[in-house]
Amino acid sequence: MSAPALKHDVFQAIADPTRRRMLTLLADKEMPIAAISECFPITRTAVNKHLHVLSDAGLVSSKKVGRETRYRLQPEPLIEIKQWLDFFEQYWDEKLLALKMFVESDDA
Amino acid sequence: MSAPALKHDVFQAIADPTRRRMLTLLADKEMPIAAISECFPITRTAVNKHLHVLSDAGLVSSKKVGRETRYRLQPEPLIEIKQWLDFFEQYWDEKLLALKMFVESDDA
DNA sequence: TGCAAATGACACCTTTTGGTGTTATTATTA
DNA sequence: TAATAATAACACCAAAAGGTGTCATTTGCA
Repeated sequence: MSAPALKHDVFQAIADPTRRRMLTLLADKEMPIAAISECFPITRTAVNKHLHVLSDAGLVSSKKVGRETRYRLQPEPLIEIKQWLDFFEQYWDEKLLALKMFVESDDA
Repeated sequence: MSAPALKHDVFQAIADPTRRRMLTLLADKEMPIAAISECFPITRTAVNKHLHVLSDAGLVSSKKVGRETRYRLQPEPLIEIKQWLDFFEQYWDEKLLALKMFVESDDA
């Protein structure tokens, strides 16, 4: 009842690196499938499937505009992951976190 | 070079609900496979496979003690997920986050 | 009206995943 | 030392995941 019982799990939706790239791509702009497909070395059909997985998880919304379907990020379901992560935060060392962030900031 | 090139991705490792439960189980205690298996309705072989996936992702460490192998949480790789999530945090509404946390706090 | 663009809907294929059972291997302990 | 407990290592299987290509449908426009 309280949970919408989505077909695809959020954790599973972000497991695929292609889908993660799609989310960053759609973070600040609305895009139709054709434009999204140009950013990936796979067919439009495959892109469409990934978008459906993301949509089932509630991570993107689609809107029909004329003959194209525009997708955009719907970040709210990511809260579930954040909450799950919060539980584990007490177990890692804060100093290690600071170190790791420092290390990764200079090879980006 | 900088990345250890782990066989299994952290995002993919936490995609499976059984593996997520294993992580919470191993969060505050070290456990051998037999004890872990008792918490799940699957065979020891299957449990072992899940533990290997987690181990490949760096999320658990194993230590041989006599004839048993004890596993324990290694939370550091979760930092990668936290960092990925941090990027999206700017896109969700803070009020919505507060609401969602309030709602979920009373049906737990 | 009629053609082209954009996407939806299938059918199909291969690899991975999550599971099983069986058979070693190693370590305790009676 | 022999029996047993704990797990590692296979071989195997069904279903799902990620991909392909083809065809149908809908919309924009010359």
